[in-house]
Amino acid sequence: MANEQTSYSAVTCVNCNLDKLCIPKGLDPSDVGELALRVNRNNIRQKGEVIYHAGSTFRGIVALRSGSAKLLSYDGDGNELIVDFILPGELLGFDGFAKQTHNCTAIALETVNFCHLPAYRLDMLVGNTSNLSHILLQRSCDQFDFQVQKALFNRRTAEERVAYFIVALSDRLKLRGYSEMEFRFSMSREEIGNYLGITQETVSRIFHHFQAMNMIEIKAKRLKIIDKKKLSS
Amino acid sequence: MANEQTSYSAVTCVNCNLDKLCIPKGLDPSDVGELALRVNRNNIRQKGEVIYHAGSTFRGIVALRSGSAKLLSYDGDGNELIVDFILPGELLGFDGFAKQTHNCTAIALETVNFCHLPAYRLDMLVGNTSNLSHILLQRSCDQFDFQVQKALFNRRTAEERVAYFIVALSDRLKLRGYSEMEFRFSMSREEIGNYLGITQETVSRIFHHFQAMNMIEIKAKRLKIIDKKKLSS
DNA sequence: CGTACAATTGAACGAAGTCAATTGGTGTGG
DNA sequence: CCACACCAATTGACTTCGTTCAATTGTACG
Repeated sequence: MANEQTSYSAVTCVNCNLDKLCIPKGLDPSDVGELALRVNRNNIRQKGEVIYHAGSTFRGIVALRSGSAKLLSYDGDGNELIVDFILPGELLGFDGFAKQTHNCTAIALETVNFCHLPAYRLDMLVGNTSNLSHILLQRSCDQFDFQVQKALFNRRTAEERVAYFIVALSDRLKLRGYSEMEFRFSMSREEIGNYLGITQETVSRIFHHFQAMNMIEIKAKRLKIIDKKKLSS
Repeated sequence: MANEQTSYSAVTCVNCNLDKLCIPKGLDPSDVGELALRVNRNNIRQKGEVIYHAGSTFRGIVALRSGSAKLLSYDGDGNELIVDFILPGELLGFDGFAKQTHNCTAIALETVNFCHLPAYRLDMLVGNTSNLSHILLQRSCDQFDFQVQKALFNRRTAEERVAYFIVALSDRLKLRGYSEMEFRFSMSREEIGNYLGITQETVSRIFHHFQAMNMIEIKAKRLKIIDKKKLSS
C-alpha cells in the first residue's frame, strides 16, 4: 500500500521485521531458524502479474513481504470474485492445499516482494501427506475452499441460490448413501433463507415456482426432485 | 437427514462406515488406529441442543456420525448467520482452533451422534502449540474465520460494507506500521466493489456521501480519514 | 499534451425485502 | 381420537436499495 524500499539481502525469517505477523508469529524460535533455511526469498512480481494461477499445482505457501495483492476466484461464467486483499505479512496459498491445486488466482496490485515455502519442504516440516497434521490442515483448507464457493454463489440470484442449495444437498446426501432424489429437510425455511442470504418468504416463493416448473415436488419438509438436470442450470 | 439406527457399541474409527468422509479419509491406516484410541464416541444431542457455544474455549474437533447440525455465527446485533449445515462424516470445530475460542455455535437440527477428538489429544498427535504444523493449521483456520466474518458483513447495507472496509483496511495498515488515517488505495473502485459485493458506481456514490458527511476526504486513490469513530458505526 | 482508462454522476428499473394476512401442519390435552 | 393452539409456511401488496445503462468528468502516463 505504501513504498518501503529496504535492502532485503541479509534478511531471513530470524530478523525479518514482519515476524509479528507472518508464519513466525507464535512459532517456536528454534523452528523459526529451521523455517528460514527452507524459505525462498526475494521473489518479485510487478503490478498485474500473477503470483499463482487457479488450476495450477500447489507449490507451497507464499508470504507477502511488501506491496499488496488480490486473491480471486472465478465462477462458472468466468466472472471474478475477489476473495481477499493481501497485505505484507499475510499468507497466500491455502486455497491450493486441500486439493493440491489452486482454486484461486493471486495477482499483484503493485510491485510485490514475497517469500515462498515450497510444498516439498513444507511436507518435510509438517510431515507426509497421510499423517494427521497434514489431514487436519487439509480439512481446514477444505472448509476455507467451501466458504469461497459460498461467497461465489452469494453473487447469484435468489433462484440460482435455492437451486444450487437443493442440488448440493442432494449430492451430499447421495455421497452418504441416502436417496438423492427424495429426502426430508432437517432445517426450516427460515434457516435455509438465512444460510442462503435471502428471506424465508423468498425461499417459499421459489420452491413454489420450481414446483410449478415441474422440477421438484415439495410438501412441508419432504422434497422430491423431479428434474435434477434442469435444476442444475 | 434420514434415520439410521445402527449399534455403535463396537464401532471405532477403524471399522466406521464413514471412514471415506471423516478424518480417516486419506489418513495412513496405522494412524487411524492411533486416532481411534483418542476419540470419544457416542456423544448425543437432541434437536435444538448445543454442541458447542461461540465464546467457549476450544475443546477439540467434532466429527458428526449421524443426524445433522447447523454451524452459526452472530453479528454485532445478535443476528445469527448460518455458516454451514453439517452432515454425517463432516467435521466441526475449526472455528475455535485459531484463537482457541469458538467464534461459531454448533446446534443439532435433529438428534445427533458425534465423535470428539479432545484438544489436548489433538496436540499429542499434531504437536505442541508452537510448532509449524500447529501454526499453519492456525493460520489456515484464521483464513476460515475471516471468510465467516466476511459472510457476516455481506448481510449489511452497501454503506456499512464500505465503512467497514475502510476501517478494516486502516486497522490492518496501522498494524503494519503505516499511517492509519491517510493512505493510498492499491485497488480500483471496481475491485473494491467486487470484493464487497456491490458495483463500482455504488462504491463511488458512498465515498462521495461519506465525504459530504465529513467522515473522509477522498481524491482519486488517496484517502484521508477524518472521523474514524463515526465511520465505525 | 493528448489519449485511454478510471471514476463520477444521473435517471429509470427491477429483484428481493418488508409487512401483513392467511393457510397448513403438528403435537397435546380434553 | 378429535379439537384446539401454536408455530411454520405460504401468499399478496407495496416499498426500497442497489443495479443498470448512459453520459460526463477526471486522472495518469506515454
